[in-house]
Amino acid sequence: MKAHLTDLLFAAVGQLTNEVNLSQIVIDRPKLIEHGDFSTNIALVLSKILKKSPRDIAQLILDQMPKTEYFEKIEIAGAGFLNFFLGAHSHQIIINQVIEEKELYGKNQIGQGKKVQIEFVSANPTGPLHVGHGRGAAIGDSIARLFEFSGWEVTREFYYNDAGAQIDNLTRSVKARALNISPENQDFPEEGYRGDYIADIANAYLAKSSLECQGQQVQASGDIEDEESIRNFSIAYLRNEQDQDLAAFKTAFDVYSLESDLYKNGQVNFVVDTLVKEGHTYEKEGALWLKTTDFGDDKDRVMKKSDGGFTYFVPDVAYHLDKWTRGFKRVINEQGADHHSTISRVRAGLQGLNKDIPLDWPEYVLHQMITVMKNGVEVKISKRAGSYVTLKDLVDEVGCDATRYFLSARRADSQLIFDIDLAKSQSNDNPVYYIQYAHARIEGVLNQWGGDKKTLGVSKDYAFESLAEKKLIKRLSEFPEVIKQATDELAPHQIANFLKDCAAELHSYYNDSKFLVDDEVTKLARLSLIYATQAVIKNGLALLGISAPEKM
RNA sequence: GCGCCUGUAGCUCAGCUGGAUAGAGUACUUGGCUUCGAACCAAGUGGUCAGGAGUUCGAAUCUCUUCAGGCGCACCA
Repeated sequence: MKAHLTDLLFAAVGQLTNEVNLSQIVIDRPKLIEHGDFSTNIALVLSKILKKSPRDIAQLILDQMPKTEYFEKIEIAGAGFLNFFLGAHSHQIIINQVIEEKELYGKNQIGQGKKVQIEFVSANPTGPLHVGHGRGAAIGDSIARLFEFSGWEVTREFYYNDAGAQIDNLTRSVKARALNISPENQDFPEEGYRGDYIADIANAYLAKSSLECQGQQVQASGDIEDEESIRNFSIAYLRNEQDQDLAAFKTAFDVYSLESDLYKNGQVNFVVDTLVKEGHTYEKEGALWLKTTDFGDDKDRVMKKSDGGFTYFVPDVAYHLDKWTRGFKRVINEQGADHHSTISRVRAGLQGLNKDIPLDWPEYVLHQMITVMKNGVEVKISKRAGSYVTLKDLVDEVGCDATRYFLSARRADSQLIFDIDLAKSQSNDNPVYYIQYAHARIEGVLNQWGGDKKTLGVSKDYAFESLAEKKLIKRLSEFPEVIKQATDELAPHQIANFLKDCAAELHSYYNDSKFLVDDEVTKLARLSLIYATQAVIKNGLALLGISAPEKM
């Protein structure tokens, strides 16, 4: 319908001037229903070129527009806006299309089956997942769902830093606990992890527990001096726990990549050798440096420390070369904003490999930090001190649906405040229930009606009259556009906003109007409208990983 | 000091590829259930879009600048 309108406008404008191209014709969705279903400011844009007043130009365009049955009214408003109002014919088409397509409504094939890899969460296996990881999970998974909905072949991936210094630290911490050294004791590792979960791991280790991690059985030896065993068991224990937390958060991954594998497979060495060969390195003060300043960084970075170890970003580069080699022309990394300094380094490293990797590859979505409020005070998150708001706690206390909603309904850029007491105590006032209620409420009416949903549809003779109906229909028709924009901008919060507005209009319509009326045509038309609304809400919720209950 | 992000109603936040009277939730005030689900609806109160300058027919939106907050600027990850 929008494309149709674009054609009409293009035809009309083409009669007036050749100095405009199609891309300059912008068709908006007005916020106010009084301004129609579509509007364009093309007359204002043309006024300078044509040296006429915008309203005169609008009239000229109107005169040149081919006839169409889609709009019942086209008017010139304000400074020279052209407003288009959909008529009964369009209303029928929209609703019947939604009903016909159901769970497919809103989908598109922009991705054309191309591969995209989305990496998110990627927490280190040194502790339970916290609320920040939850935000990454909610946003990353929703972006993945959006891409799937837009016809991409999506790979969800989780990267484990299981080889660095923090793992040694984890091992020492667990060993200390196993030796019954408490965090308060001065013999406890200074930089050690002090959370209670460390003691849990130590106890499980001493009990010679066995656990499954990613399909592999890991057995604790129980030997306090066997640091290799402590290390393997601790990692497996925490990964296992993280996997469970993510499963409870309805977040699943296709691929888990391990930093340790990059060392084992020689990929890290390959990257270092290549960078040396390509001439982007130099030695200074016993260390090997990468000239990241050649690629836009503000200072050069050490790759290989004087003690022989690599700095953390080297395996990161190797990992991303691996992604590239696996054929992902599009890669999106969702991570906390505290890691944003890695962007320039990873990209610089990739450029240095001379593999024709685009400058802006990979793409990044960075979410800002979350401030957690509990009992009216801010909860400081410190892994080492063991002060925590875990994802598991949130899911247990607030629920998966509400937690996912809260964490993905805001722009990634915003430093959101998560008030646990509010989320818990006011769970009935929660926006997510408001949306789900609209879905369940519709189901209630349809059950009351008791007819066969397959027979629903708006007949050609029926014209919707009320403002509430027109608003709702306009909203439903916007869904595919919202999907495109949210996908394009990597911004799933737009879906949440859409759903809230859609639910509000449904509730408003519900109170405004009766559905189960005597007149059969009217009844079917109205039921069709809410049935279509239900489908859209369900599709939108699915994109956020939130359930659409039929009863609440 | 440098870089990135943010500043919109009492609070939490949308709106940011320039468009029409700046919106929602919450809080507060008032009204609506013998009637399809009141976890709902309707109406009202509430704004120097952090401050200033610029660009233009038009700026919350773009540019510059000041202020405030967050996060980064390691031979840590």
